[in-house]
Amino acid sequence: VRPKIQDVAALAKVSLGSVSAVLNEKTTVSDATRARVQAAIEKLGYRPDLYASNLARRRTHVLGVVVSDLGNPFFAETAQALEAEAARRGYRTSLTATDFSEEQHRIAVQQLLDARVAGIAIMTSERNPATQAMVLASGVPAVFLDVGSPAEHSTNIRVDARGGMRAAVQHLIALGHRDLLFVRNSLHAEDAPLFSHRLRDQGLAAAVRACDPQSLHLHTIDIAGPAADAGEQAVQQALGELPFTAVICVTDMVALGACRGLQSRGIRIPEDVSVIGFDNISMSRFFSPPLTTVAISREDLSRMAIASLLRPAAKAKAETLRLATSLVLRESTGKPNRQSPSMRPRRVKSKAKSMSPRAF
Amino acid sequence: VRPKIQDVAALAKVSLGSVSAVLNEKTTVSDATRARVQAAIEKLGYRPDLYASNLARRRTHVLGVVVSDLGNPFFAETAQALEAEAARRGYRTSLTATDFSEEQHRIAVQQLLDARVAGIAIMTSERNPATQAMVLASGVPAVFLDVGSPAEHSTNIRVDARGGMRAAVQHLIALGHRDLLFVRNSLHAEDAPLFSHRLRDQGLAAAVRACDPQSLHLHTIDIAGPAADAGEQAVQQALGELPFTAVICVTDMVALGACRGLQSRGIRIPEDVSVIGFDNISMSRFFSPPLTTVAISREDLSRMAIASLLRPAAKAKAETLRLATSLVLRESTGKPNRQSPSMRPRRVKSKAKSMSPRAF
DNA sequence: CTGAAAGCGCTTACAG
DNA sequence: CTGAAAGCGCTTACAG
Repeated sequence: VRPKIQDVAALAKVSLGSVSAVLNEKTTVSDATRARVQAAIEKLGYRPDLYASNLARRRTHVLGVVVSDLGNPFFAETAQALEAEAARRGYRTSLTATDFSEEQHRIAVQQLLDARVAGIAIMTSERNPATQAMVLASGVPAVFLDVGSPAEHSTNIRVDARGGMRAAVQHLIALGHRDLLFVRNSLHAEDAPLFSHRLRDQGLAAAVRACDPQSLHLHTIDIAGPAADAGEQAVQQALGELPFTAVICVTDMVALGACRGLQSRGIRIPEDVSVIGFDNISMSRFFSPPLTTVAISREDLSRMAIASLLRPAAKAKAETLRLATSLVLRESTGKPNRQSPSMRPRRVKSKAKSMSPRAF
Repeated sequence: VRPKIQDVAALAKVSLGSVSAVLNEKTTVSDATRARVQAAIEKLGYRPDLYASNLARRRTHVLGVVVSDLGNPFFAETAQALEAEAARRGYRTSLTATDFSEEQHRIAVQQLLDARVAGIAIMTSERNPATQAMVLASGVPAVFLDVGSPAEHSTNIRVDARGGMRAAVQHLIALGHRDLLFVRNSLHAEDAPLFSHRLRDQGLAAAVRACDPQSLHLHTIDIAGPAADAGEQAVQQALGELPFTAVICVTDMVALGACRGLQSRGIRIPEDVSVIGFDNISMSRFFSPPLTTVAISREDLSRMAIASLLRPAAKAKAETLRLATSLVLRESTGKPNRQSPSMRPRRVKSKAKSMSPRAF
């Protein structure tokens, strides 16, 4: 029932090849035949068969995008931005989430490769060497966010976590804070931190070293599980054990939970404790209070990513790009309150993982 | 370079047909040949060509999903749930967002149809008769969320907005509230409300009628723009104009903005004003305060949707399914405070769209 | 259970 | 610029 290219050719009284030429926007067709063909296409409601044309040619106009978790707005917003930027360049986007599963990660990449995507953007917070190798072996252009090493046909975008963390620490120091709590979260209790989180961790440590390692006290706590839950539990656990007047969170979602955990204990933000996030998810300015956070530009990110996937093969060198961060000041940070409940640990011994800045 | 089915056949010393049979899990192959074929596949790293096999056969194992806006966690979570449920049934999912654009909606559906999806789930809050017609004409099984009318091969899932709104209103009445503000939001100033929002609107009006139309005062305000921004502006605008002790929001995202708008004016939730949302996005329990909201089960939704897409063609009748809602009580609702600033409109004349319950 | 053959609907040289 | 032909890599009857 579905019309095929031959029906169009017959109706337009031209050859198959001519129809194909107008379909593929070749310049070798006369205006007259082009018009006739287009009229026929219109009339029949003809749509080219995706599978037939892709079988007959080499490559598609779709870009694969893989993220960790659509439930985290950071990834959803990143996927949106990539889709918009791809559309601007005439490409579609095919989106998959790994849900942090190695297996799903592999399947996702495998299927994108099977679909012969023109490029693939791996925007996960977890690193997966196996899929990375698959992608590189396939020769399909690839771009990674914080989780890749540059290689042929592949570029790695590195978030300037260090710069962002430095701005955060300087901001807190300027306000008068000296006792900082860093909250990160991992998937499961035994797991190493997610790769991109580790970079933020290291960035913060470096920032502390660079700023004022003598008088600054940095404690780190790592809780496993969903981000917001982890943030909530982290502060509640820290509350009895570690002294702090400011909390830096590895992501905004963790910060959301941390704020809740603090406030549910009657601790006011920022009067008693300051909180800083990382990612600048669009919702964060509606948090109570609006969240001070380290921003990553979705626009820059997607522009860099798509440009690198679409650059001519001749220029497809291994490359590492820096993605700038900036501190967005909102209302979750203020002067420290040394009388804050968070400054009175009940116990001396700490079960929380804790380290001095020098330990890095 | 890429091995093809003939290479596998040659290596395994069997015919093409046999390889195809084991690939497609036909039962007509002896264990011995199956084993040989699988070994050959393994050895060559053979992967069937997606385009060739789909060209040669009729239909794929992918289900199309279209949502309005990935930036709203409700849609992201729904997409996640659908993907998980589809995976359970051996299907993949192909996800697209319309960003509320009619054009993108059309393109999304067109492309899913071109990809010969086995079914298509339209989970948008906007209605699009054109794409609905396309889907129905294609004969591909379809399921709509609140935006469709049932038709052949198509089922419509209807959220029980009325039941949810009734529970919300009863809860507020029991607490002692009489002055309710309903906040909804539309895309642009001139637009009609989004279709699914209209249903919630009507559900609330019906609930008010059913409960206590005499003593209950319901005012509605509609602000255009992104959901959270709209919520924020709505309450700030209402504050001077309409008396209320409780706010019911058309979505959780609107509620997030509404809470912020209230709190930034020094109004406490729930001491001064109660707030109720709709959707129960996973984040809503981390709001400050945690949000009382009307929940829609993502699991029920995705189970119903996938089951209806995958039911045998013989049973593909027009159908409307009800999706239950439930009120989740958290900390954003409490007893009314008649001294609340929100009870003292400064002006008498209201510019906000406002109506008595009887007006419906 | 196997093997040879036709066909899925397009694209792409290639000779006119 | 056109038309006939080969080929993309699979699936599916069909005769053995």
